Amino acid sequence: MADLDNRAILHVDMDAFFVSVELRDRPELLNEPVIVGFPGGRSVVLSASYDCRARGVRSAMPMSQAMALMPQATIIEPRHSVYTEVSAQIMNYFETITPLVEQVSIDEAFLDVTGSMRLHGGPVAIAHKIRAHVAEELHLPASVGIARNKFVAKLASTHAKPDGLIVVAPERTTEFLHQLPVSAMWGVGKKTGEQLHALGIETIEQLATEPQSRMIQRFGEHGRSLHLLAHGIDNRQVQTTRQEKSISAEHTFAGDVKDLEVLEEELLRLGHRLGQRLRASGKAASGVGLKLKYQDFSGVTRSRSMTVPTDSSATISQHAVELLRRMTPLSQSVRLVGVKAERLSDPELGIQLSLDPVEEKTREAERVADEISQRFPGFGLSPARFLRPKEK
DNA sequence: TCTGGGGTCCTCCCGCAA
DNA sequence: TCTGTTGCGGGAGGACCC
Repeated sequence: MADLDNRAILHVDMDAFFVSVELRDRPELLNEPVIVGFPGGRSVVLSASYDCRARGVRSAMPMSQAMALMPQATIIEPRHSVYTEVSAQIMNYFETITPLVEQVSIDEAFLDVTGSMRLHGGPVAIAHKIRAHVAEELHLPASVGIARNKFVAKLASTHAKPDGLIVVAPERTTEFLHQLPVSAMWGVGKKTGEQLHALGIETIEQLATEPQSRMIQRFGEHGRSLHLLAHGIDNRQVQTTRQEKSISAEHTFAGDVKDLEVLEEELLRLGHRLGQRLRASGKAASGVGLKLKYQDFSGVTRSRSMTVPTDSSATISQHAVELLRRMTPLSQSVRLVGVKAERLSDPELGIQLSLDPVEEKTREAERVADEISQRFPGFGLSPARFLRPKEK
């Protein structure tokens, strides 16, 4: 194949990842319509088999709607720990091909194979090899896009689905891009799509022929980058490491809640989960954020900084509860609460945690509880308040 | 139809300090 | 001392992604 302008980027995307893992483990459901997600309540579709998609079922669609569209579908509850494990196996395999692997999400990654070709063959040979390995060893389908940059490779893999491979050679980039709608671009979601539509721009070709100044005037820096992408220009490198900037946990109630006690209890639970994750990853947070989504779907966020970074569940929960109390009385019932730990740092690299003896004791107790949870899964310790019946 | 959960990045606004 | 400007950081919200 043609030299990809000195760079060869692969975008590997697993097809209907959660569904594919479930079908692999439950072959009796092969050729049956399958949806992964929690049935009923206020949950949404996490992943749907291609026959469901053909009938209009989409990710993030309310489960009730999906079940109305596809009543005969088998609903499978997600097993995130299994998906995470399979994902790690896939990513580890990618690293045997090239050290330049950027994991974008649980089921997709960019690989810069520019320097791997002498060992593994050209990009197309490498893509075949990857697809064959994933199919034979893990029994999962994957689609691959090959191009000279990340943007075009990503669009190519989307186009290759399901279970396909598309190469976009540099001289074919314009032709490939121009056939696509602007909504196919990364960075063009509902809002930007509507604004582009209002300007009469429906395709990437139309966007490319607009004066860049008009895009900058309308969308700022975002407009500049969209215009460059429409011309197939994307100089972003494959990033092998990424620093986590925040972690969050949220919960949507089965029914809307106005009882402050119930809300605070949920904040304790979420803070507990966040603290566990922080301690497990050896991180501490310098900021805590609270998020509320009201009955009418409007949302508010509040946040505060802490002078001393913390990884304590109790401290995080306490800040979240205080932020909530500052917002009372609440204007309406609450649908969702979330807690975020932000501005993460690495205390082992010299960030000083609190020296307050009370907080130090609490942290020590939390560490012991973490150890017990690890050694005896299912018998982990948690604050006594969690033992009370949960909200309905 | 009735909308999850977990992230990132960007923009705007405001208060503060120089 | 007062006013205006500028830069910065924090807080809030929005858009986007899977």
